[in-house]
Amino acid sequence: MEHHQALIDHISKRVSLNEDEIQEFVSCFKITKVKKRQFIIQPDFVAKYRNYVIQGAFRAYVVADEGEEHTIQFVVEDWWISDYSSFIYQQPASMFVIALEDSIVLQIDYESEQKLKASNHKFETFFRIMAERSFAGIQKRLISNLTKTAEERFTEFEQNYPKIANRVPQYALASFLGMTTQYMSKLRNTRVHK
Amino acid sequence: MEHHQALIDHISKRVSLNEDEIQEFVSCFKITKVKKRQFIIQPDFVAKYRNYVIQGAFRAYVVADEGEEHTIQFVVEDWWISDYSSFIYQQPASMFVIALEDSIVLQIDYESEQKLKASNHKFETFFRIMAERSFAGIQKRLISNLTKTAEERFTEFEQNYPKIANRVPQYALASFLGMTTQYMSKLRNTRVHK
DNA sequence: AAAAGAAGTGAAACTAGATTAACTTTATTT
DNA sequence: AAATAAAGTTAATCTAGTTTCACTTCTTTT
Repeated sequence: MEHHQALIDHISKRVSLNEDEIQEFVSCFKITKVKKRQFIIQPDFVAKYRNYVIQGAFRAYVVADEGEEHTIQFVVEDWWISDYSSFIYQQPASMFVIALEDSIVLQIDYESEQKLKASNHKFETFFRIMAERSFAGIQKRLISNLTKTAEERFTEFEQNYPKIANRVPQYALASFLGMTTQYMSKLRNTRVHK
Repeated sequence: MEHHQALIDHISKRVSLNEDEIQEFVSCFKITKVKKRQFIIQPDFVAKYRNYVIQGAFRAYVVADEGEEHTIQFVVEDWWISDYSSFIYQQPASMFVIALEDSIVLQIDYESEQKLKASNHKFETFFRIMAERSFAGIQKRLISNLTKTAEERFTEFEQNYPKIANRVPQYALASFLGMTTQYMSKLRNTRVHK
């Protein structure tokens, strides 16, 4: 049960639950160890789980027509990862989600989550808050992509998420920020020397 | 009450409510007429309302450093509009939302929505479903921006949303798709003549 | 209905960022 | 500890899309 404490703290920050409710909630999750380079979501398979990261790091990405990878999301400890379109509609995924490090996640499957939400108003509230904030976050990123240059996006990411910038491979970060690795390398090095 | 029917149909498609619940829900909304070019959200003011469009069309946009407008969303009949980051966190908005036509909306204020969600599990479910689907939709757009050329985005928008493409000003559409009006004009005309 | 302003077009010049390719460094496998 | 593969760098060349600007058409105001 030790691994569940982080998840308990996580949900307790967003809704207030009593001891029984906490037990009901965490009992729906199963712990899974994931090795570096292992996929937890793949295109054409339905995303069965929503995953809460206890330890480690993941990367969600899509592969475009000519084979280029585009990173959609990075996730580290204390956040969630899935292919949400696939998960909420229970339709085949379009993303890969791969472990960037040996990791530990807590997984809840679709049916269990549906039951949780139906059984208790507070669980429904928790998932509503998550979805709302995820929307706000991704919209901020869309606006950044529409309004900023590659250099601005890179500089701001480094300032806002220095830990993640140093933890993930550069090709993954470049594709997250919408540029090539070569260009990002150039940005990094022209900046450093001046 | 005639204007409320569209909203009743809208929510009834997503959760099943009895007559009393329907009344409770719609009674939280007030009808507002909005003239073309009128703003319903402005930067630095907190977005007080979530707006359901009965009639008309709106455009949400941000203004970047050098004054360029970037369209974040178009909304027509039977959908919702606000600055959601501002609305959910009740913090100052960063967007403008302007009426593209004379319009009619149903508005719910933040406190009423909070009370609705707290009072009835089904209302909470409705807003959770909305947030989840909005997330899936905006993520699809982010992926499209990362993976497609300007020409592909333009062509696909015209195919997927022909009504909207013909209803909104071209400068607004170009800025939604992340290109200049001049370039969109070129795309349109090179395509037509071949 | 004339005047003024806003939206849209077309074309030339320009540039941010991509592509290609050769090389170096760092990780992984045997 | 070699061998191999993967990740990152540097630089030259290229191009999708921007910028600037002059012109036209459509819309709003008087």
